[in-house]
Amino acid sequence: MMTRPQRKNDPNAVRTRLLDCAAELIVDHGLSPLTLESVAREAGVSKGGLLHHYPGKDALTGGLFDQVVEWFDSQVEAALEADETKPARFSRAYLRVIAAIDMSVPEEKRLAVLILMLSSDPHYCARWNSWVETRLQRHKQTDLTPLARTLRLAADGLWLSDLGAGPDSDPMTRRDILQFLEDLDAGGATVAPDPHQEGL
Amino acid sequence: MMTRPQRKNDPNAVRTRLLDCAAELIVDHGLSPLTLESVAREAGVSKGGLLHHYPGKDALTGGLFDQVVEWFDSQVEAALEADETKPARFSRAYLRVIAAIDMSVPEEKRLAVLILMLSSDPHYCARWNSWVETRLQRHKQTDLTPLARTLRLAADGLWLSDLGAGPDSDPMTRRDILQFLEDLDAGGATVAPDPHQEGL
DNA sequence: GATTAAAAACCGTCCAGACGGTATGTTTTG
DNA sequence: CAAAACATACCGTCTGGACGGTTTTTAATC
Repeated sequence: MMTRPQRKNDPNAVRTRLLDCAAELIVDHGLSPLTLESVAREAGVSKGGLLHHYPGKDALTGGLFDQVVEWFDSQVEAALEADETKPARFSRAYLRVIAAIDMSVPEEKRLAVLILMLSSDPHYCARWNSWVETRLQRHKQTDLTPLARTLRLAADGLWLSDLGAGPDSDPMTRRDILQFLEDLDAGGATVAPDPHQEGL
Repeated sequence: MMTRPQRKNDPNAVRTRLLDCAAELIVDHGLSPLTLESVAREAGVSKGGLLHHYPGKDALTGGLFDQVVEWFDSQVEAALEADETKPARFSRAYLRVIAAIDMSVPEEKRLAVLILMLSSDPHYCARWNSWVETRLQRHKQTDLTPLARTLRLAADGLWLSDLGAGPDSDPMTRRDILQFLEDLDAGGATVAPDPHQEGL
């Protein structure tokens, strides 16, 4: 595809750099302290330059949100392809992606950004829910069981734990938890869907 | 105990009212939009009055944090007493308290405040981790198993889900999940502690 | 119990800094 | 040269909190 590096300074590169710097600043100092100036400075452009690409703070954070979700989606999709097991297929992929996060890899810090945005803005929260519900609908044959839900909930717990280096974010401990969850999965628990199925 | 309602206007009552109003404003509009003026107005005092009781915004939010943690602690302690089962005792109490949250009860909206504070300020995050680790140490005989950790992680997931009305926050669905987790518990899973035990 | 000193509770105003955003250039690219 | 890609200067607003004053409560003294 090659997004053609236009000779001198590719504006497309500037945009991704802006997003990257914003993400970095957010994981380092939180979401609210994020200022347009700081992002611009970090990315090596002026505030006016930033505003040129993202006409407002919402546009910037929104762009960041889109990018992170897209990345997460691709990760899940990859994990999904690598697993043929039937029950809780999607939820297991979801879990595996989150469990594989290594916060020391800058690439993967993005997930920290996502959780920060989710917990501080109901708007993004709704968009995230929409994403999840779409996948849930797509895999309704396999992922509407209490087991599947538990896998995802535990994944969210791990996710949250990562953010604050909680008592369960230790690599070894995490490995055990993950093992436990996978065993749980294989353990032939009931594959029946939720007893209660109101319309979605 | 009677915290002596000193005649006319109990300053102690004012303090709790300030905290209550702050909590309400936070769950309604988020954490960052919280302003001293809005809290003061809502509580029926002037900004100067607020500053008198809490000398700064940090003092206010810190006081709120303390209150919420204390409340949560008492809830867990109560759930702990009502359950004699051995394995994963603490973690199950933790789960039950969180699962019992009814966001329509103002009293219990506090937990939303907690998660908001945790995800937006690493300082509070550390204090929270400290609380958890203390209890974990206190119940190290029963709550250092992958099962126990899973229960708490799932609880955190539910907690987070509540915040944004996620696909698992539906009462019926939640009931099923909880049931599943409790069965998991009773299901005589291995009671052995984590394979890996590095020093804490 | 009346008087009074002092401490606590509370009010309303003002200010300095921060931030988002605009408006207007200036340079680079095609 | 026209349009995109930047930079610089500037404005309006908001907010934390400092500050000086006022009222109420408490404590001490007589």
